Amino acid sequence: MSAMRKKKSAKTLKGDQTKALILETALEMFRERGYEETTMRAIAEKAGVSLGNAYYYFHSKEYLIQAFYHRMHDAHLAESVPALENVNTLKARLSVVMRLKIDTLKPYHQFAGVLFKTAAHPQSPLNPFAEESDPVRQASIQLFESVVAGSQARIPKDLRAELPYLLWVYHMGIILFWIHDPSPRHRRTYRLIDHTVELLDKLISLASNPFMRPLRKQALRLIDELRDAAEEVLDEEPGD
Amino acid sequence: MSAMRKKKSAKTLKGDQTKALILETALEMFRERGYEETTMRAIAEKAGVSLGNAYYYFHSKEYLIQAFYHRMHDAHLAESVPALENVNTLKARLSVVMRLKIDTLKPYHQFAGVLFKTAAHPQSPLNPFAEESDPVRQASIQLFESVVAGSQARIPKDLRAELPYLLWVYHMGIILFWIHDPSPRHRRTYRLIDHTVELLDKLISLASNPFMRPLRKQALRLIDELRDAAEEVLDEEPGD
DNA sequence: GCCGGTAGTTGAACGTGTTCAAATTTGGGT
DNA sequence: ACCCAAATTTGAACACGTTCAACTACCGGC
Repeated sequence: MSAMRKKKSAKTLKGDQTKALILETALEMFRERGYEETTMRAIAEKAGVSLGNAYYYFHSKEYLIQAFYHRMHDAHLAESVPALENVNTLKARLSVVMRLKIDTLKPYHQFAGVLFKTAAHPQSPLNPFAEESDPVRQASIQLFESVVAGSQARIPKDLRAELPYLLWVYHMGIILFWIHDPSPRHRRTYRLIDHTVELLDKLISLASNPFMRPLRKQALRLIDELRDAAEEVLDEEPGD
Repeated sequence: MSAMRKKKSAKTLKGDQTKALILETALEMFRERGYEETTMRAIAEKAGVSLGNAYYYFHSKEYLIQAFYHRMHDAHLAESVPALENVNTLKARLSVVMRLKIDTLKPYHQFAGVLFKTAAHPQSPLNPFAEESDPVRQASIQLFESVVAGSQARIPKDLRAELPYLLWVYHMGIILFWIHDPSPRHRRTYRLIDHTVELLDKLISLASNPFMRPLRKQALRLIDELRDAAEEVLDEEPGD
């Protein structure tokens, strides 16, 4: 037990290398051939490792998607930060971020289908509400926080607090649409972004009106409830 | 060719019987053991047919879910019609129908997880927007049409036309929540129905206000666009 | 009452994701 | 230099969904 501490720094190196190699190979094959069509055996072979070795680093094929999530968020963030620099209205900022999201995901359109297939499954580790994707989700919500923070929009505190989360949910909806969007160059998705961003902007203004306070409060209470419920799924066994 | 016509009436009998037997067995096992845990081999064995025979009637395991959809809708409809008889407000009618939906699905809670897993997959025949589930979806929307029609609510024509579809989408959302709801007796889902129905009722009133006309028009245009896009997915190959 | 063809049925075989016990490599402690 | 335990790697084996060529049962036409 005393021998375990120092190892970590060096020991993980070899493993990390293999892990990265497998992931790289997998994503490349997913991009080119799609998810279902890419077998674990093919990934292992192309990466020059054994089948069992791939499973040593990725508990299942689905876990490769988990890594994909992470990769995509990093890329999206890296593009968004500079792009937001001189943009000040909430509407424009949201538009920029949403468009960049689709730009980032574009090469993986075919592959992305399974993303939601598995994401919607309660027992899946890929469920966006599930524990294991939590860091990515938090980081993603953080980005929308900065979208709001960098704007001069005047928004009541209660709504302001929930807004980043709500925008994240909205962005998941757009991705869902994009996945199903067969139009050339995903023109339709970009158009949808334009229209929904405009509508959202108006809705936020409307909801910020003092006249709307009771309805807004009710809606926010509901959203809180939904959020709590989503988080609880992680902890307990079903109580049927 | 001339000999084919008369056969149908009698010929299909044997087949229908086997098909029903397999489906019955499958649903029973899904209810008791869950979907993933029930193998096609086990279904075939319990039904007393060969493995290949099961595939003769259901192209794939997923097609059994398709049959499940149909079954559930029929049951839900049969319960809803009498229950709606003396209920007149939109709010109450919607509440009744939504609660009955969950009541109907209850025995299949565990199994229902895969429902959305596969339903969200663009290429899946179970996609609720896909061709093959179309009759069930139409029938389901029809039920919400009658929910609205039987109420005395005054709703502008444009919204009125979309409302059944919107309520169907809403009901899909509630089911998604229910699937993830681990609370005892699904108390949480019923509470969510109460709250959302109330909120929806208010929103419909608000949206019906003449003052809201421009925003309502914009929102409805957006919804139309979404609907068109969803239907187009069926026809064309992706245009990447 | 036999024939032909269609509907129904069979089980073996394939490819896949996943598991696992065993073999090998690695790197620090002596 | 050697040892040992942990980390890594291997390939065979398993269970499952799915396919398919062959077989059987049925039924109308002669």
